[in-house]
Amino acid sequence: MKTGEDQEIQAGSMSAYDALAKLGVKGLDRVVAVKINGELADLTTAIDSQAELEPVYVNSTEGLQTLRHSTSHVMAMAVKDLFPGVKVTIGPAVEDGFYYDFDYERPFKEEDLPKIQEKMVEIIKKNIPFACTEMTSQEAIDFFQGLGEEYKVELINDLGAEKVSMYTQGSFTDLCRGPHIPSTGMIKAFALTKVAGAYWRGDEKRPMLSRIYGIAFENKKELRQHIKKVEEAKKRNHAKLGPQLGLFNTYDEIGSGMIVWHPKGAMLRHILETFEIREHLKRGYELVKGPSLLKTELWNKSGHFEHYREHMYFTEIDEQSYGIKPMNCLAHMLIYRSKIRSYRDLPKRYFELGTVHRHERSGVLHGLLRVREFTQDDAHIICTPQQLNDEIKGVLDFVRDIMGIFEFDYELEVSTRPEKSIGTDEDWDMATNALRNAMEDSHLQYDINEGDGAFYGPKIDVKLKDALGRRWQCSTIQCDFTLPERFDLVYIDKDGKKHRPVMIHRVILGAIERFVGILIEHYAGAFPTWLAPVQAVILTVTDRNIPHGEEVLRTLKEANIRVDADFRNEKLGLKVRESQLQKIPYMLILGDKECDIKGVTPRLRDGQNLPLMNTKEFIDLISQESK
RNA sequence: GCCAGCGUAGCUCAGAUGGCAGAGCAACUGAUUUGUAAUCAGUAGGUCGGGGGUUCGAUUCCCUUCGCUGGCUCCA
Repeated sequence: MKTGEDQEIQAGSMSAYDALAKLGVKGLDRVVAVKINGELADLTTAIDSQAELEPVYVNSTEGLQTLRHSTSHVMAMAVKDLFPGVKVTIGPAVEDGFYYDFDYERPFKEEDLPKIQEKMVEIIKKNIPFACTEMTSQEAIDFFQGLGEEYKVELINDLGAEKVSMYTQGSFTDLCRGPHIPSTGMIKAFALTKVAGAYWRGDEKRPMLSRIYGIAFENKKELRQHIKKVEEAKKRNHAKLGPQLGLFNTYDEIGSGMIVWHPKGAMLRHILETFEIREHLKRGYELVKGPSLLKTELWNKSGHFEHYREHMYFTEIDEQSYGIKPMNCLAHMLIYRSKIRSYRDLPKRYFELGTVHRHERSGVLHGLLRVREFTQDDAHIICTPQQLNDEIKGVLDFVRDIMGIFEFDYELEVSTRPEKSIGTDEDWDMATNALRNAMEDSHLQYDINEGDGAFYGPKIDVKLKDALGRRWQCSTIQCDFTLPERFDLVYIDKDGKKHRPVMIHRVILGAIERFVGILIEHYAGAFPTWLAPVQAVILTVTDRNIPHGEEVLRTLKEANIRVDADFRNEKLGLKVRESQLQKIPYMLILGDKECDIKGVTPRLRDGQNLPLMNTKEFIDLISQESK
């Protein structure tokens, strides 16, 4: 909708809000901002010429961002009021809410939150307007210096702009790009959720600030729904479900970041691993296996000792220093180098389910998703530069196929050269372009993650979400021009001369541990039949049915079905309940009726009963489903 | 590693100003022979995460250490 079609608007300057009102926009009380010629702006912005106006409603993505951002300003105001001497830094909107980082004489505690929240409610009730003013950077610096707000001064200096915008609500003025809601009264539903430490500007060498997180929604109902959603998601938490389902456990006395796989979990891994081996063999990979301990000298040659030492464990054998492998590439390269290779032999694709150890800092460990010992479905593809593009595309297809089987949505990122890295600029450019080209050729959407590559090359990362929406890197495809150089890998080309091959490091699931963690949350523990460690359980009704039960058990085992039996002298209701809690796909009810025809009555996890059938029919049914 | 929170029976959780540690479920034993999400009764189960200190006395207060959770940083 346009202003200026209306004479009155064109004639004199008026606020965007008044203009929208004049234009007859409905639901103005739910409009938090405006887009002027596509640019997000405050409702108080003056309109004095013809412009394209679009109302931004509170329930839109941008509307919620604005609301959340303004809520963070209200929080900063409350905190400044309650804790004299506190210094403010930044306070953006994030997914579902906002945070603000403060520097105070002591970190904030959870018990501080109710007080702050109360103060915020007070501010909201007063319905204080947000006012935007512009000033020169020097004026702003003088202003903040007068208040002792050194962080703001640093921000303005780094902005290096001539002018900056400032937002004031009541007694609180903050450097801010905006826009903001018209006044604090528009905040209808928020809650402060947690406190956390955060380094100033994300740099661990700079001061640790105290961050307060909050959530904000359009109304109380949405807020309640969100809280409920988070509670539901917590029930899917793999760290809780895993031990309950008998998959794995951790033990204080073993140490952190180390997983102990119980029978069902070890079975689940076995299923995943055999599936993976099959899929790799299908695609022209060869199985290999390297040792866990390799001489430190070799890690030195590869550059790991220089660039990755702090993540590695070392030991000594016969006065010789060894490093425990944090990656599987070295042995694969030695396998390649063990023979003279012709261009006709390439690409070589070496696959290993390689168990690696990495020293992760204690604070980052997280259930199965971040551990110190894990197994990668790792492969190294050694190919000619001409083959690089096709090989990367091949891996991207592989990723798409596998993620499709598990019904995962994923996000792609290309990570570029980090500060700590080896290799020439030309090599990095070539490798980075190869990755981007393969993505473009496959018509894939991706983000760029500057400076986040491995030390030896750029990479494509595939991120999956856990139950709480946190993103975890699983697949990764890394391009490497450097290690082939260091290890002098060569192939003989058509011209009879030695040439340098390229190496791709890649994983599909990533780490089996992490992937299982995500899988548990993805399926809420109710794995599809082909993955379920226990596919069926035989539930007898009375002791009379045990002989037939044993026969069915034997028959199903012979048919390679992963079957358990519950022959206890307990009521059927109890057995059904317990199997249900274990999320076993099929419960085979076995009473007198079933004994008569030598069959079973399958009951599904969703409570549905299949008709009485003989054992052979059930085997056909479940075999079909298990692929 | 840093900031905050947490650690009581296998699990979920009570508990007290510092004075013999409590429930439900699970486990075990017995009875029951049962038809689609919990049969009844009884028994047993704890260095209150570990170590040190203060105290007549510590699960409780203090220090330290291990582990977990949510963030930061880092990463599969």
